[in-house]
Amino acid sequence: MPVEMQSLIRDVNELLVLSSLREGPKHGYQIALDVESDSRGMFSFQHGTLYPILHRLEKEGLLSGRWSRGPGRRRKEYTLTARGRTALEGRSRTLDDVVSRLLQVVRGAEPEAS
Amino acid sequence: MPVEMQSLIRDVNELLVLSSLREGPKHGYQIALDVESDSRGMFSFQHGTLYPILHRLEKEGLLSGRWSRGPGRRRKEYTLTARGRTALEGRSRTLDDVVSRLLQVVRGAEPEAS
DNA sequence: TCCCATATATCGTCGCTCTATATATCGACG
DNA sequence: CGTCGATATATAGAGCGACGATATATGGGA
Repeated sequence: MPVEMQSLIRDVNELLVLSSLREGPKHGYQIALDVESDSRGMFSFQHGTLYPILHRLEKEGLLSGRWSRGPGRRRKEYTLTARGRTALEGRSRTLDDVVSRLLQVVRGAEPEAS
Repeated sequence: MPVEMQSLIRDVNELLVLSSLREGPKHGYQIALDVESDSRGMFSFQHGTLYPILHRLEKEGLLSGRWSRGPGRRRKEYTLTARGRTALEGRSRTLDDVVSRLLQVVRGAEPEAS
């Protein structure tokens, strides 16, 4: 229930990656481009931030990555696993809760009922 | 326009303090208690987090703090300055923007118009 | 009187983002 | 052909900021 601020950003970043992959398999660089354009430049991944996240999520089994063998530039294609899809939904709901609670507190509104 | 994740949490924490003081002057410990209860335990300040923020905001002129002289336990009462009130409103709006954009991206919704 | 809650303060650690750097390949342009 | 910029991944190191631990002090209740 309590939110730790230190891991909040981490969670948001992971969510950004996870939700970007909902559209279909992508490689890292493409994720960075898409998140940047989807958010109209509000959010953007530095390479040093993105790739460690990708490795982490793969290690946790939320993504599966495989190197594209075909001709052309070498890239690693990431796909949402079943667990990843479940995590995406769960975390997305969690974010909704956290954000709505945050806005309530910041606005100083009395919470009606929840 | 672009949001730096590293300072997002910092901004959120400062906003939490600022908005808590909108209710009236408070001392640090009271702010911690209020934020915790207002958010129903979702957000809470550790002492090592709160006091540096208070000092920072005071240094920036968004808060003014003065030691209560009266009898009783020594405490430092913080009050929102005019600049602090302005900052609170501005930052609050900024948070709204960031949050709504974030939810849009995470939900994968096409932005209608903005 | 002893302990707990109140109250403020600071230092050190740790986690995480971000910058910088390294490596490599493809396409375009001259 | 040769160079340059975009594509593409990777990692080490810097630096920022939250968090835990610790210190100090006092008021009130058992």
